[in-house]
Amino acid sequence: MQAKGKSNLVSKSAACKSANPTINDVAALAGVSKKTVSRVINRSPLLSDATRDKVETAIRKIGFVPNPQARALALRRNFLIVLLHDNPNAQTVLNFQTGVLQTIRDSDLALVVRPVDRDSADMLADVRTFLEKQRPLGVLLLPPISERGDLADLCRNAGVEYVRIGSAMLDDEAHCVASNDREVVSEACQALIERGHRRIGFVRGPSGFRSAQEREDGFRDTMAQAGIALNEEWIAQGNYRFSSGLVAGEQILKAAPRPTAILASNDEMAAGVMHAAKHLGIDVPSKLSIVGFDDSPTASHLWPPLSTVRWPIVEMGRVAARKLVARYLPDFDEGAGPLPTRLASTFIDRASMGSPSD
Amino acid sequence: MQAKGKSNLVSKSAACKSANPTINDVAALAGVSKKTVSRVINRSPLLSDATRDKVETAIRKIGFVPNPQARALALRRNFLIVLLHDNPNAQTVLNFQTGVLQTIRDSDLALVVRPVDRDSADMLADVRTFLEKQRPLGVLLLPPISERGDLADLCRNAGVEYVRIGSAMLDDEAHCVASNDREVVSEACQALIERGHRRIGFVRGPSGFRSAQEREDGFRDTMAQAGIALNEEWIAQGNYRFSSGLVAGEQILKAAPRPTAILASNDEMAAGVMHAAKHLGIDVPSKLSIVGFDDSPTASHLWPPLSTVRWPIVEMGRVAARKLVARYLPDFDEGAGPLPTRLASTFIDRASMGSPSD
DNA sequence: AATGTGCCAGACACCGGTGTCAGAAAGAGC
DNA sequence: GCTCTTTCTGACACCGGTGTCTGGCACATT
Repeated sequence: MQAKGKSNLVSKSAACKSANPTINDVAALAGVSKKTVSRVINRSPLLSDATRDKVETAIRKIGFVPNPQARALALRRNFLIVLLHDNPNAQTVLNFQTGVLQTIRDSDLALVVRPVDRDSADMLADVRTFLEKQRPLGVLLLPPISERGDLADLCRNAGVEYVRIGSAMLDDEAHCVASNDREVVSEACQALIERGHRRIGFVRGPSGFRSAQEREDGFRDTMAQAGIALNEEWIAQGNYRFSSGLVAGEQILKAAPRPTAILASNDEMAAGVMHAAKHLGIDVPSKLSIVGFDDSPTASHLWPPLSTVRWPIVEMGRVAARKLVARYLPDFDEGAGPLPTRLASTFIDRASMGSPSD
Repeated sequence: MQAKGKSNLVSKSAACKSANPTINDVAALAGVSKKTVSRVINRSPLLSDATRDKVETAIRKIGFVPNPQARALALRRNFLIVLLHDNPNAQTVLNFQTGVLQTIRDSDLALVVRPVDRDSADMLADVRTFLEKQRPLGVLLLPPISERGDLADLCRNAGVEYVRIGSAMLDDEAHCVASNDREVVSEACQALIERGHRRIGFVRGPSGFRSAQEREDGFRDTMAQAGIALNEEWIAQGNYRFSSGLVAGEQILKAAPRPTAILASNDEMAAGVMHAAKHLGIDVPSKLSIVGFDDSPTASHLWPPLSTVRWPIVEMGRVAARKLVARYLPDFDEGAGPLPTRLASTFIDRASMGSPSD
């Protein structure tokens, strides 16, 4: 069963422990062809157990690791996961990365982070070029750009798998991981109502954002269900930034009567509202309760610490990466459990919420 | 001057507009060999202008873009920049990425972000494996891991270029981009002294960190030069986290007499000190001035807004990337100016700093 | 005119894997 | 024992670039 006839069993074999071992070294050592080694690496089912063992032993012995560049060239596909994001808060991006990396830790995959500019006219062209050049396994889309259907279409057309992360179901189960913003805002709003608040204000996020819409819907629905009338004077729009929260807060708080509680669509704007209250000499939480959304680091650093909502973002990163990879490497998960699509956020009740004093 | 004899000028030429054009398509169109096209791509100096023009026209005409995977295989080098970081604050990482991406925007380079676990026993092995597999052009090391000499050695040995970012010169000019923590802390300290503060406390960063050392040195030097005695009761150690700042603040503020100002080595700890002051009913800034470091988003959201120090982190990302790339692509910069090694931070005087009241 | 020199461009192998297809080995049916 | 399958394995070309080396041509030298 020796190598017979003219085989391409390679010559290079000569004790090359030093440099990176190649598939040829393994083939020579195991006495098989490189194609057979390739089959072992790729878990081909058409292999006899004896051959597989022989090759696996050889692989372990010389510590062979397939060259990703060669694989990428031959397969026309890089073992890369791209994280596309546009300017959500930094901690969210980083935590999401953490989750993704936990999933791919022991695989051959690498994570590429790619910020994009939502406002740029040729954002789509940029992304297309990038995907065509890098040919990644798939992309992960973080909000807010995950909401853009054209990006998802682009991925599909480019033959790149994708998973969209968002405040609500943005796509079918296989292509998204969603939170339950509406429900959890509702929970926060109910908590305010239970403490006796009736005059409740709201700072909306920018229009056109699904997250903003979901959160506002959660607020409006809950108020309606509780039979509490809304006062549009207590509702203002922001753009998710601190400064817009400041402006919105000042505007809402000069209403008469003013609300006893304000829900903001994210923490930055909640911090802005808090500043507005300080400027106006309104004490938080005795005269005004404030609730944010995101559980950014800022939330716990504020005084009083901000009640807010925490997305299970690390977990979302883990799940999103698993969804992506599972499509290529069916046995990747090894019974790591089901792949949920909805991951519930949690309302964190800190000190910025109190009972109305009047 | 037609192709003569048996050339490898390819057959595939037939109107393949649709798929990605290859170097062979360009060669066929321009009537040259693929090697000549390769020379044009790589700006080889041994080309006649006529040939170059011909090929460049062909490249533009069919929109040819070299396949990065094939290049990586042939060159044994990926056109990748890796950002290695370990858990500094999220905004810093993100801003740094922004800078790097500004530099490489129009190049073939891609940015890979790789968080590492400083505390893991096999962190070095992990990084080595990663570098050997990905074969990046170079790595960028963000603090605090940029301070580790063994990581820099590893890069050198793996034949991967590196640039270390830090609070002070960590390496020779070509291999680092540094801030001037010592000087700018000194500036902040002097500002406190000028406002009349004499009882000044300090929250140190964790020992073993160069940044922590630099900042403390800046504080101690300035106090010494001003001839103000230090009270070790007003100096506490933290670990750069909010909770440690809280503990440090409580400890320092129960001293009698207590300081009228406290410098903290970063914003998170400064926020902790501020919370401690609130708990103890000490007003900021009238009874206590607080200065942080980092200009994290939190700093401006606190009440009162925190005086702090801003690293020119985006600029540092730009410069670091340029330093890395310049070593491979000498004409990359195209007269973009000198490559500084020291980038000065700026002291931002916000509302958390006042004059002592007693 | 014959030779020397320098500059350009092409043929060819190679980087390290994978797809295809043909063919060998092993078991089934007669 | 001899075909017919079925199962496994190997030769070879290929992915799309790059390094090396050789050779053609123009021009200068004798």
